[in-house]
Amino acid sequence: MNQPSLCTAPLLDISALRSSCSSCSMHQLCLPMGLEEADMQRLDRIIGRRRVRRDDTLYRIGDKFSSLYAVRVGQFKTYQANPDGAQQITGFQMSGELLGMDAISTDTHQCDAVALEDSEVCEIPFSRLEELFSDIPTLLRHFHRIMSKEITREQSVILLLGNMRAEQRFAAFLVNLSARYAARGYSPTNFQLRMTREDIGNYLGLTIESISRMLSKLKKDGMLKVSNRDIELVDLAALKIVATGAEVCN
Amino acid sequence: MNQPSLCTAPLLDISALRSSCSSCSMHQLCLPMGLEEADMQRLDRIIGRRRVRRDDTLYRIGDKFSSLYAVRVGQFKTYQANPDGAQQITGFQMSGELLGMDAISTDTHQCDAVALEDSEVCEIPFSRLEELFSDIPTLLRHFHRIMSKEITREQSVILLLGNMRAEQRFAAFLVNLSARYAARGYSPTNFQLRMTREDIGNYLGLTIESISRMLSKLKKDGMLKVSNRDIELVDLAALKIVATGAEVCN
DNA sequence: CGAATGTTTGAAGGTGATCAAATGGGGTGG
DNA sequence: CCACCCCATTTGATCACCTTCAAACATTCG
Repeated sequence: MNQPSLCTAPLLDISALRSSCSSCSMHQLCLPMGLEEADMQRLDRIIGRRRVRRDDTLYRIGDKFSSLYAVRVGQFKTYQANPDGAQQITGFQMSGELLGMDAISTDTHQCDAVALEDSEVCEIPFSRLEELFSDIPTLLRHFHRIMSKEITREQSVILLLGNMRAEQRFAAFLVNLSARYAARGYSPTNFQLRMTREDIGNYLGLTIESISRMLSKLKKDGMLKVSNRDIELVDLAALKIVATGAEVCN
Repeated sequence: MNQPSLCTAPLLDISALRSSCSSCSMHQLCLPMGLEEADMQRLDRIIGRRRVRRDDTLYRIGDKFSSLYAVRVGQFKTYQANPDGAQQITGFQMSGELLGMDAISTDTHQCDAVALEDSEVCEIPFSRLEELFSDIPTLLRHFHRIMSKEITREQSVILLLGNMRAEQRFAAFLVNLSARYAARGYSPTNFQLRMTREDIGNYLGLTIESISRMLSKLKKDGMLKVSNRDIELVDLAALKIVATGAEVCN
């Protein structure tokens, strides 16, 4: 599946699978950020593209690590399972974001990655990426930035889970999504949730019922409109205030 | 302070500050892991040693990033502060563990690092470390493992905060400490907590009162003995079961 | 149309937080 | 060495937030 086949694909555009880093709209956010054209092409040559259908697994806990993945189109969730079977979503990944960095230390994937919708990823064989590092210092430096950013991101999740109340967690979640959509050129106020309420609840350390109640409350307070998975953040500024933990007198 | 001065130090052994990676008992756990003697000496040459007194700050949020730090002696805590002032401890670092990796992405420290006791760190100027990467592939590979491990560690904190009950969180915390002391050649069952109950509570997303109650409960259940900060894990196996979330009928 | 899945809403209950007070240790100065 | 104070910790009582349980409702898909 790494090489695009010649037969027509029913749902996805074949030309997208052929396209390179240079032509990818995400290259400013993604691994090739800041590379010169020639270096970008070298990187391009080691990368394979791959489709992942909704609900399909990109990799599982325990799988041998061989590649990192960059989301090209679509969204993913990654989750850990603890010994007693309960699972915890540790992140939602959007286009331009890298998956699999937690596998480097043990050579084994430490979480499951599942597509939230029909998606495409760029598969980056890690050993070949390592070969490039010695030749392209910019690439190495940016790779370190990306891993560091992942550490920072997880720290904010820890902050969220460790000392925010339910409403604050949910507002922070929405504000975060908003910013990430905006960074990709989409509306910061109108978007679709790609994950179920259950996924959101799991991620935020809350139950599905609590998520539903938070949605209803924020709707009642006039901060957002919601219809199924379509969200409109009517008052993003107010949401940001809630997300910072300001007390509201009701 | 990077160079040991010639005057006698009142509390700490000067010879310790002179010592190199090769003579450091932590070099199997730390950055130089797996390096040949010659490479270890090259790494050694860029590293400065530094003392940090209890409650002193190694770096603060917003500080310009220039060095990573390896804990040589002692322990640290790192915490984030959210906009409204509440803080959240994201980790406790022991000897051989690396601090500051979250600063690489923005060139600015993203958390505060404070010594829990009189400590020593190895200061590793990052730009000079980067120069070594191109010459010592083993070093680069190990650095990636360390960053990846930090990502994995934070994921388990997310799991802990996201779906464990108070008792389970606290048991998991003790079991984790136990394993890390054991890895350093100390007793896995008898050790001293270097942090306050308040720090533990903050880290685990619980109040100080809850931590105190958990201690009392586990003591009553015969799993541990506690006297101030001295802990004896009387029944480590049972603690591990609690940490995995098994339901106990009381 | 019916079944399955996902979502909303309500009522009751539990876990851990909050508030309050007592206890204990460690450090300082006499 | 002791008295004192300060701070950390423990313990108890009450409360609030969120969970759990339950049922109705909506949506999707065969």
